[in-house]
Formats: sequence, structure tokens, C-alpha cells
Amino acid sequence: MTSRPAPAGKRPPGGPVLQQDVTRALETAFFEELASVGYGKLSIEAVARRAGAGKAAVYRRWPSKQAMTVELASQAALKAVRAPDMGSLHADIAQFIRETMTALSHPLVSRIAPDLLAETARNEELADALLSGIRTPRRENAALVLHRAIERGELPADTDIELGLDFLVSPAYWRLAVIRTPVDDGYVERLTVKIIAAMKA
Amino acid sequence: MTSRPAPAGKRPPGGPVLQQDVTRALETAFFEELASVGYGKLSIEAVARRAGAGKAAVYRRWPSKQAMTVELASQAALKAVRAPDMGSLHADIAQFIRETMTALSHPLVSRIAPDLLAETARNEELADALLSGIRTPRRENAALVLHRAIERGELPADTDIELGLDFLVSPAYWRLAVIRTPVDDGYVERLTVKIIAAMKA
Amino acid sequence: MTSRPAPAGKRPPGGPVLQQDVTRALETAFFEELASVGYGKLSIEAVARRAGAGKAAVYRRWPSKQAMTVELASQAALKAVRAPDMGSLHADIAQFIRETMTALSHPLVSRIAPDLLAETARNEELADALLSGIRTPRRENAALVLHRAIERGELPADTDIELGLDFLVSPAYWRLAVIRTPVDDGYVERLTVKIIAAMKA
Amino acid sequence: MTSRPAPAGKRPPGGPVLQQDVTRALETAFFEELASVGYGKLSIEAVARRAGAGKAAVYRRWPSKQAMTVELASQAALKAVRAPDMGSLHADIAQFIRETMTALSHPLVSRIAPDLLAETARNEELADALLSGIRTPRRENAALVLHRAIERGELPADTDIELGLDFLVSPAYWRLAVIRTPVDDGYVERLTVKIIAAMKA
DNA sequence: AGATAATCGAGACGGTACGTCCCGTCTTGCT
DNA sequence: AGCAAGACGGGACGTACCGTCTCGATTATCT
Repeated sequence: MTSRPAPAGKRPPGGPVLQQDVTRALETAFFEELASVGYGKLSIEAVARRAGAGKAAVYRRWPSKQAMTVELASQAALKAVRAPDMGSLHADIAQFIRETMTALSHPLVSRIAPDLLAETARNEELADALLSGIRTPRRENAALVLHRAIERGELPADTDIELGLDFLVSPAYWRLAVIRTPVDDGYVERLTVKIIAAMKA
Repeated sequence: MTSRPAPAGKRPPGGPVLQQDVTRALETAFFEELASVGYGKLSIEAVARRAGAGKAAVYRRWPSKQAMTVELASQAALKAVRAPDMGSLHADIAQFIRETMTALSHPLVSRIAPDLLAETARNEELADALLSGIRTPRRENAALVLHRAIERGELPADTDIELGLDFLVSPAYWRLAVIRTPVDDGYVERLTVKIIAAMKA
Repeated sequence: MTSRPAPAGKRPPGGPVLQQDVTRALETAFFEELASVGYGKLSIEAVARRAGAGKAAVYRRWPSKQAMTVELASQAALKAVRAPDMGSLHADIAQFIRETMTALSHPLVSRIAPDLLAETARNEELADALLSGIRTPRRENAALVLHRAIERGELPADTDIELGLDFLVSPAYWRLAVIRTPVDDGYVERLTVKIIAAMKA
Repeated sequence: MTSRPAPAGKRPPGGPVLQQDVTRALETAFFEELASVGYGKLSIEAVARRAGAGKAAVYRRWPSKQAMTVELASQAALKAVRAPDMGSLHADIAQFIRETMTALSHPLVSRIAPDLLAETARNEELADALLSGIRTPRRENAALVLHRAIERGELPADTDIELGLDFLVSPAYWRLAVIRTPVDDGYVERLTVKIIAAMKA
């Protein structure tokens, strides 16, 4: 989100001049607090307290808990979007899965992501913001991997991209985030082989 | 949970006699409240208010929000576990996926399940209770489908059951609960074909 | 104020049942807090904190700082109204002055009274409440002393009561509360003689 | 206070040069603010706002609310000290009382004086400053009236000066500032007669 | 006259209190 | 004894200010 109205730092003319170090402290505190109590119980007061700031410092930057969440979560999620290009479909998929698992294993992500996800079922606006800010770009990026494989002739031209994308991430997410079952060393390798077989079928 | 200490109904001699209609009203109110505000913001007071009861009526039955959640959620989840046996692997899998999708589409489930799931990342005891109460029995049930297919010769004897189970549910969960993307009419059919191809690879 | 709507204790039917010990703790805390920071800076939060109570406990009893002040101050002031009757004008006046000085010397009174007095210049409603609740009854009581002296023949029938009442208390108040100048042992005696001389003139 | 370190105007070489118009605007704003909200609630921010100045402009001149109060109040009080000399005791006393009443009736004085007085009970330093800056000079001035009357033979040489001074102002202060009771046209005249009678007794 | 420095207004900072609402605990009658 | 009702201490809400401190822009003196 490169053109958002820049809540921190100097705004064009006449705007308030917020201090960046305070902004950074609030962002850090927000994620820590979100991870430890969840979206529902997250209080602005606790975020400010954890950051060593006053409540007004928060409200000067974001009008509400939801606005703060949408901005910071989208911002953070976008950093992680990148399509691997290792030269072969097998290597690309294995790498993609490994990166997904690494991200989902991060203590902050593993606590925050399911929490925000759950909140989207209850909060239309948050859902729109997060889905269009995270899901769509990530999905488009992953599609690149498949299109490159088609160009290289590793996949047939009529490959079911939609289903392929679902296979690409869902098992990893399922094991790590949903059923919370540990993953063998060879799991990624076996998974990659099966995914390619499924896409070729 | 067949041997739990029966919080409702008449206890052995000398115990308190709680009124079953109050208990039932509280259970219903609990799920409605959980669906509408989430686990984090769920309050005993709101449950009691919705049930038209006093707060003490809740605390007489369950010592805490967590205990109430563990008991009622496990209780509800166990009702839904059943393995299809349609005669062919293809039909079994398609049926299993359809049933999963139907369950996940239920308004109460679609709001409550991700919410409790998110809470497990923060709450070890709740995690243990829900995973062993829901995940394990469901997974054992699904394994039956695959073992029957092996016996029928539809799958090789060395089929990777672990991976197969992951493929069986993860794409459906992924689309419905995570990326909240609508599902074509033919999706289940195409998905079933791919899953079988993957398991045979 | 015997017919006020009883903020503490049981109200007629259906009213809230407030706990008297909490009410008493709040009253004590109110006077201590008023004495230590003054009316202007007195905060409900500090009163509650000092009483070990929640803010809601205060607001359940009084709707505002001013209402709390009017009720508690009037209530307290009325307890101290009493006209001496020693048998002679000299003794009555000396006694009245001594009682006034004792009251004004009380640490709580000496801090609170001038403070509330100052506030009346700014707050019409508080002024009305305090003046009619304190000034008028006290003045009527003091008038009794003079009327009895007239009946006894110690003062002429046309004594200027109005002026007499002013002489009765103003020097004592002036020295203790205004110019804060210490008072000799013989001061009351000399003052009494002069007051009687003035009234007879 | 003739030797105070001149917070406004040019200081010796090297000192800061404060703008006198800003200083004057702050002084005016201070008294207006003091009259309208009282000492306890008076805030530097409100003074600066009323003066159309920044908060720093105040703090550059006075280190604290109390220092500002002590300086400005003492400064203002000293202007009003003057002993009448009309030729007779009766005329002097009547004039003194009238001047006192006029001063106490001034809207700013009637709000500010009792307020600062009340604050002295809580604030030793303010008490010292105001009492020695106002009470003492005023009392010495009033004593002149009585000494001149003794020299003229209107009062006996052993007149109780201490008590006389108390009689001179306390009733006026009492009626105007304490019991806030209106004063007849003839009140000053009757009061003057009684005071003289008391002093001669 | 131009350089330099201090004062200016404005306002962000960490705080505190506001009056309201709601939490889980506990108490009080009524059924 | 179980029930609803609700007072209790506590805590968070979002707002309004507080005194402190930091900004450029302006102004006033000193080379």
C-alpha cells in the first residue's frame, strides 16, 4: 500500500508532525499485544502502556482498533509476498511451501494470523481489507510459479490453476495452523511430488 | 466426554439440583454469544443475559469461561463425526468433502470454529481439549475411508495415509474458512479426481 | 435534612440497596480529599481511590461532584448548630465565640470551609445550598441568644440585632480564617466586653 | 515588590528579551482566568490560550502557577493600600469601611480574594507571600487611623488597637464575602458608631 | 545590513481524570 | 437451595486537558 495517507512522519502541508520512534514503538506493541491477548481482548490502553506512550499518541495516528489493525496487518503481510523462481517447478513449489511454513511457524504470525482470520467472519470491513490486502496479492504471486511452469512445458497448458493454487498452500496451513500436527523432515518433499502429480492429472 | 461429572441434572444424593431448562437456555445462549462476539469478548454476563438468567446460574454449572467452552464445544463436535461408506473411493471422498463443506458452511460453525482454533494458539488447555476431542476422532474416521480403499484395491498398500488425510480436507477448509472464496459446482468433483491422483502417485 | 431522598441505605420499594459501610467510607474520603486538594481540584476518582471503592460506587450515590458536596457539607454543618444558654449575656457570647473558634480551628474545617466559601462566588447553586443550609440556621440560632438577653433586660428592646449578629462572629472568623493571626488567651474575654458595649450603644 | 528580578522587560546584558505586550496580555489573562475558574483549576494552558500566546511564553516568565500567583497578586494588592485622613475618627472609619466594601464588591476581587485565601490554608509559601504582602501593610495602614485619633484625643491612650483593627474590617468582610448578605444604606453609619463605642469601652 | 540568537505560536509528547459501560464476584431477598 | 437482580471493586472506553518539550518562523538585537 504505497499511497496510503501516511499516518506517521511529516504530512504534506499543515499536517501534524508525529514522531517516528513513537510510531514504531506503537506498532511493535500492537503486534505483541495482539499475539498475547487476541483481537477481541486487545485494548488500545494496553498497547499504549506496552509502548510507554499515552493513549492520545495512538488516537492521533489511528481512529480505531480496527483501522490500526487493517493498516498494520496489511503493511506487515505485504512484505512477505514473493514468488520463488528456482528454474524448475519442483524446486519452486518446495521453496514456496517451505517459505509458507517458516512464516506460519513464526510465533507472532502463528498467534496473530488465525486470530485475525477468525475476526473476519464477524467483521466485514476487516475481512475486505485483509483479504484484498493479503490473499489476492499472495495468490497472484503464487500463480506466477504455475504460469512459468506451463511456459517451460512442465505443466500442460490447460492446468487447473485454481485447484493448483489451493493444493499449493492448503496442506501446509492445515497441518501447522489447524490441526497443529508436527511435520516430518521429508514431508515437504513428499508433498511436493504429490502436488505436481495432482496438477498433471 | 462420557464420564464428566454431569454439571446438569440431578446429582447423587446431597448435591444441588439445577434446573435443566435453565441449563439448556444457557447452552444455547453460549453458542449464540460465541458466534456473535467471539471467544475473547465472550462474557458470562452476556450469556446469562441472553438466556434470561442470573450470572450465578452460570457459575453454579461451570467454574470458568474456558471450562464452559471445553465442555460444550467438545460435546457438540462429537455429534458430527461419521465416515461415509458409499462403495467406491471416489464416492467416499466426494461425500466426505461435501459433508465437510456443509458443516463449515453452517453459520454457527463458520464463526465459532475459526475462533476457537485461534484461541488454541494462546491457550494450551483449550487446545488439548479441542484437538483430542475433535481432531483425533475425525482423523481416525477419515482414515477408515482410505483403509477400505486399500482393501478394495483402489489404492496401493503403501499409500501415504498421513498425506492423504491432509489432502482430503485441507483444500475445502482452505477455500471456505481461510480465503473465503466461493466454490464452483464442479469444484468438489475436480478436487476428488486430483486427490485420488495424488494418492496414487 | 431529614427528608432528603436517602442516597444510602434501603430506599422504599424497588430502589437500589446500597451498602452503608461503602457510603461511610466515601463520605470520609470525600472530606479528606476536599481538605487536601480543595474543591476545584477534587476528583471523583481520587475520592473513590481513597475510599478503596470503584468510581461507580460514587456515581450510584451522587450524580456529580457538586451534588455530593452540597449534600455532605450541609449534612455536616447542621450538626454543629446549637445556641448556648448559660444564664447571662456575657457567658452566652463568650461561649458562642469559643465554640466558633474551636470549630474553625479543626484542621478539616479550617481547610474546607474557606474553600467552599470561595467556590460559592463562582457557583450559584452551591451558594444557595450552602447559605440556606448553614448560614441561615446558624444565624437564627445566634439570634436566640440576643432575644433572650433582651427578655432578661440585659439589652435594650431596640437592640440592632442585625449588627449584633455580625459582631458576634465576624472578629473570630476574621482572625482565624482570614488574617490567620494567633489569638491571646484573654482575647475572647476582651472581645466579649467590647461586643456587649457596642450592642448597648 | 520593588526588587524582584524583573521577569518582564529588558534584563541586564545577555539576558533574554521578553516582549512586554505579551507579558501584559498574560497578566490580564491570568486574573480573568483566576476569577472564572479559581486557583485550583487555573491552568497555565488556559491562561496562555486566553492571552493568545503559547504555553512556553508563560513558562519563560514564571516557573510555576504559584510563582505567577504570588508575584501578580502581591503586585496588585499593594496598589490598594491607603489610610484615609478626613480629620475625625468617625469620618476616617466610615471612609475606611466604605473603601473596603467597594474593593470587596469589585467582581474580580470578590472572586479572586476568597479563592486565594482558601488556598493559603493548603499552601504555606503562598500564605507567607500574600499575608506579608497584603495583610501586614494594610493592617499597619489602618493602625495609623487609630493612632491619629488617640493623638487628637478622640480615643483613650490605652485603646486596644489589636481589637480595634479587627472591628474595623471584620464585619464588612463578613457580610460581603462570607454570608453574602446585602448591606443597607445606613449600615456603614450604624456600624461606624458601634465600632467607636466598642473601642471606647 | 546581515548574521545570530532568543522568543514566538503551535502542537506532539506522557499523563490523569472524566463519566459511562461492562466485567466476574458476591450479597440480598423472593420463590 | 436455587433463582433474578444488582451492588461491589476494577478496568477500558474515547475525549479533554494538563505541564513539558520540540519544532520552524518571526523578530529583535549585535556585529
